[in-house]
Amino acid sequence: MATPSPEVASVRLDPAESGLHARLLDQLGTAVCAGQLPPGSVLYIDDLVEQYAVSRSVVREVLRVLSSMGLVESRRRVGTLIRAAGDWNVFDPQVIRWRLASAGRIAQLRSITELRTAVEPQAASLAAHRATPQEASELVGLAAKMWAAGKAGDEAEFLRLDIEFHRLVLVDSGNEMFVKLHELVAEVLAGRYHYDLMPHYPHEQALQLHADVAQAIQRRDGERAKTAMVQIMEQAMLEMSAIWAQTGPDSAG
Amino acid sequence: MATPSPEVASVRLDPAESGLHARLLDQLGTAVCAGQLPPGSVLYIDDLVEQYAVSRSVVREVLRVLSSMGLVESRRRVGTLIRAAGDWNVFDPQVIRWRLASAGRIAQLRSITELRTAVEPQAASLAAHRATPQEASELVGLAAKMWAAGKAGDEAEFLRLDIEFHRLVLVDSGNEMFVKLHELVAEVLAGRYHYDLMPHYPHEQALQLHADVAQAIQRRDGERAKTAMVQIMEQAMLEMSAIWAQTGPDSAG
DNA sequence: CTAGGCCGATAAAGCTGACTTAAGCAAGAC
DNA sequence: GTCTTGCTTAAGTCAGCTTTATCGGCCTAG
Repeated sequence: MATPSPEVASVRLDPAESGLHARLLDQLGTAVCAGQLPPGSVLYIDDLVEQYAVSRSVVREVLRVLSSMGLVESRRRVGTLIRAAGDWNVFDPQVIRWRLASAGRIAQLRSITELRTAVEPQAASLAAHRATPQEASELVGLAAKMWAAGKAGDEAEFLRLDIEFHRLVLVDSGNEMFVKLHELVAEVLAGRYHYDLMPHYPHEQALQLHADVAQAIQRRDGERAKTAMVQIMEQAMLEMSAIWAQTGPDSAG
Repeated sequence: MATPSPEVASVRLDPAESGLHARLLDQLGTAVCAGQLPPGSVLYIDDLVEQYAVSRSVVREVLRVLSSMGLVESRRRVGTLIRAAGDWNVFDPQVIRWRLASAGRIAQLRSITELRTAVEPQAASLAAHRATPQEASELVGLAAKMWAAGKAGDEAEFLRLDIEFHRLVLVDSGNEMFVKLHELVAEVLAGRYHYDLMPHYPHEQALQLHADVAQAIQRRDGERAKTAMVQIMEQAMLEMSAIWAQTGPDSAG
């Protein structure tokens, strides 16, 4: 496309997003998710004011947001406590991004991949019942483009199409929560590319399976759509497991 | 009920949670999710300061939190805009609670129920592989108690055990995100009871299926655990659909 | 008559310092 | 030994202020 697309216009959550609030939020969020601030340790507003050279307002607003994400908990006369990982809102896109950037990357990837394994086949099945002919056609077209990009070895284009394909399936499922899940999946797909935690070359079989899903949805065959999607997920899971076994069994716990 | 149950001690997110911040957050969040503040409409900090008789700090911190939930968006020189429902973090427990309390209740219930339908069978399958003998035994015990409560017609007790059973399956799946999902499911189960959107009496077959799931997990039979859980989900979906058709096809869109 | 840049009004963003509240802790009373 | 009292402390709340980005109208140049 000729459009430069300066901003995706969806959610601007970049670190240096031109604002003290966003910057501090990102720094503290990253520190907590990375374990640099272990659970139980305490933060003090006045310290943060000094450390980061920002005003009380900024610090307080950031702590409020972190609190709503379950990362910290403010108590009078005590300070602001870092909470255990089990208390975090692991479905918050911000939290996912921070975790993908931390050492807990592998655990985050596995969790979301397992979630995908559960959700996407169901979504494919629902989409087969609910998608309009136009939507189904678009899916078939996308699968065809994926095939072409895969054959041509265009990794970047394949990744883009792959994300879009799975997004459309979730959208066509007609479930708002599945749609929202696409956001998280996109983080993972982008993350696995960025962090080299995934084989970039698409397998021959994966290309065929995407085409199968699209075709099954178009023909309103929920069972076949689901089965094909299950196979896509199983294959993705196998590939990622293989990579994890090599690169880092460190933070697998 | 005779039990006063002053605090569940898990997460204190009650409306009048002794704090201006929590109270205003709840009021605004409820108003947005209920559609009283339609997307595109604008809030002004100074107006809110007057209306709710609180200080700027409180208003700004609340708006920051709502912003992190995707409910609003602050723009200089414009004000604070209410965002469309599609932008909301529908996985945030707060947002779910607000939506369950609004007219969009049915849509929320259906979304989460579909999500459960996808996730819980997968969780049962994973639990069959990962649960320790102790965990499996506890599940079998719970299923037995559910049977007893169901036969005795003790609705409140059955609901409590039902929530605990599904929570344990998700915990035993070993996936942190599945565990977190239990929180949302508990909201729904409590909500369906509270809002009378669900038949309270447990079916004979449901009792048997819960026992089947527990037994399959104990015997490490992932496939059978998954199949039984699928049936539980299908039955729950059918029952809820029936109720929705009667009570309110209003906000089904 | 249109395109593009200039400028002022406006509302959020951010800063400051003081006061209030309540949770924790320790000393003292029973 | 237990209970109460009161002090300490850090978050909570407030009010007023300065700064900054942006929108929308206006004006000029093509």
